[in-house]
Amino acid sequence: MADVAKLAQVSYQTVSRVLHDSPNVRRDTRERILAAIRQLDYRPNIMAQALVTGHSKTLGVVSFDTTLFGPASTLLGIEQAAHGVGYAVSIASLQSLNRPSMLGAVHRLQGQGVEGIIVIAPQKSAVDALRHLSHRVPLVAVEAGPDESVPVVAVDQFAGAVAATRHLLELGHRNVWHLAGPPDFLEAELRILGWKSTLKAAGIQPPTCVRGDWSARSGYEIGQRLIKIPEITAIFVGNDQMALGLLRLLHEAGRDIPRDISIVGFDDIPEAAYFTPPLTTIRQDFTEAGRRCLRLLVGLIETGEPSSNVMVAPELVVRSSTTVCRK
Amino acid sequence: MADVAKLAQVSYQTVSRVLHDSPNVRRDTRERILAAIRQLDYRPNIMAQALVTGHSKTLGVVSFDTTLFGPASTLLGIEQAAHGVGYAVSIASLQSLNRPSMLGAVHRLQGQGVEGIIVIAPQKSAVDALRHLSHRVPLVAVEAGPDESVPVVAVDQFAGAVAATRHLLELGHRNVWHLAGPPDFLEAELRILGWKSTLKAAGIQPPTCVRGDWSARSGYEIGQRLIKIPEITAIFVGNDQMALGLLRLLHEAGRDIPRDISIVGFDDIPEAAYFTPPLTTIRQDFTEAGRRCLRLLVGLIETGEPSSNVMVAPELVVRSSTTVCRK
DNA sequence: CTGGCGATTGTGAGCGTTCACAATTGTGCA
DNA sequence: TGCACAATTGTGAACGCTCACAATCGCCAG
Repeated sequence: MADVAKLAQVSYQTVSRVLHDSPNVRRDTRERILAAIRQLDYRPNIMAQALVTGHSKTLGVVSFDTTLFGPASTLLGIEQAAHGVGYAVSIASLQSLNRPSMLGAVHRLQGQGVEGIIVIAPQKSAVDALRHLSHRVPLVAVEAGPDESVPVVAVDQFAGAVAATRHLLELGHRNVWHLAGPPDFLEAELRILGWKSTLKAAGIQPPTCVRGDWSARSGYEIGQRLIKIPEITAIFVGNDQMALGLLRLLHEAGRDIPRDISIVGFDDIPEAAYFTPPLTTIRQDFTEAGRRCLRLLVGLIETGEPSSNVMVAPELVVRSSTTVCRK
Repeated sequence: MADVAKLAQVSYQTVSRVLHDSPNVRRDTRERILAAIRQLDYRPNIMAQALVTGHSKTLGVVSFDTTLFGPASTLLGIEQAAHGVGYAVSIASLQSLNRPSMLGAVHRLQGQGVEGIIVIAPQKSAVDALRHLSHRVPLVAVEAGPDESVPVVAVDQFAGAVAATRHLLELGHRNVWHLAGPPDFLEAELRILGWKSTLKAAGIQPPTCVRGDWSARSGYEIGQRLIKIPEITAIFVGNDQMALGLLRLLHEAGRDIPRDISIVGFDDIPEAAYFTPPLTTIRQDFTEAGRRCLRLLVGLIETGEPSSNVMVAPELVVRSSTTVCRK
């Protein structure tokens, strides 16, 4: 900066003023400085700025498995929105879901001087871990269920499950089963709740709910049990991957989808439209959730405004894996 | 730091020594300082450290679409390896593949003070853009093809294509087509090369190669053209998503896979084992590529050692979408 | 022509570290 | 007992910037 000042024949302070385009700089001085900056290809040292202002303009994101479509999309939304408001995004991935791992990741980010943290880890155990950490920096969580200890942005899982179940009911199905995700996932629980309450509201006693682990494999394996239950005419599956596995099992077992059994998935991953048959599912706008999350966090950082939880609405996408009940 | 020093009755320099566990500090002094640090819950200010040392201990990753399985896995590998060697990872995503977008992303990261950059963008246009930027910081690219201007870590696409094609040849197929990815992708070109050369080596004239855009949709659409060509007995598809779309089309068209046509995919995404039928494919270890990439970059940063390109070996995974040719 | 005022520019200090020394303490041995 | 030398600790400066204030400039009215 001193070099620029010398070249432009001004003091370093004036250079700083130009950099922050403060108003009180004369036209020609500003241009002289700008020229000097260009000539020397000068870039301000962000570390020095951060040191003196105390703002690193960096956010941290901790997530469990960004290999999955949902978290990856959320991360994308966060990054783009952060870029838009001038924040950098630093990532930390969780090796496992226990408390030490979570604390480690959060501390690591804090050690990097982030000004706020977003947690993408919809597991109960992860949310629990969040409660036990020092609140040095603002923190918001994605899909962490309604939780009083941490502000949360989430897709409305309950509403999504209601939409899925209602869709099947409207097609005349009365025997609507639910293949849910693992118990540790808050989303899984909320979807079960939505499914159950919709059935009850229709005067139907919900059958036992079966559980997979979100993987296509588990959908396949649990399908083997489900096909032995002849009265089932529709299954609301907790995510598209499990639906894929289930679809394959049903196909192998000679069942025709949707004639014999209707299937609804959840997520609307890009491949869902190309399953056999194309999957009726609930679209979650993960990217939008990421964006909202970022907005919430930046609000928290810059104005310290009290956080209100945010809900993103899911959407039913009807394709060919559901049809009217023939029984 | 001054507070810690005061509490421990030493100078700030000694505190600094303890922080960097330099040898010449007396046992009890060190412990006194450590105690003070704990008592005050003191954490060193990383920005100040970075300012004075000139090392931010931060790496940048620019990528095009981390929503896809490959890039997401690579990112994961990078992050984990970076964590292992004490670097933070800051991300920047590309809005589009043109030069301004790439330069913007790289400059943004440089502005954040990263010490090195990894680019995950296997498109020709992206690699071209890389050539036109100031080499302020070391940069390495993933899957950027053999390129002399930038060090590259890549899965051996050529070898993968050879393995896929050879597998089909060994099953007796003579009419092995290739549904390739879009021309801008270096990987697509390398796979075409591997496919062609393997066929030629077997004395077979390669048929025209058709192209999709990696999406399941394009696999489906191009499949509509391919089923009109009766002599085809095997198709090597450029990625698993396109294979999914193709599988669906073939199923709809009443073709039996693999009896009528054998299909080999590429990538081995987690769902591939649950396609109908389970997909024979080429596994790419994206995570390992990410790890290697990071190692290369850190080598470049810390020792400035000349970079040698790195190849990761792919692996053929045989499932049920391929079988012996019956024609 | 001069005081006064707003517009512009410059100065000193400090952000929290590390570096290169200088100063102090302790130890072994003659 | 005292001295050399190693081990330990302290001091001043610097990293590159922003803040709060002080100084200067130009211009107008009195």
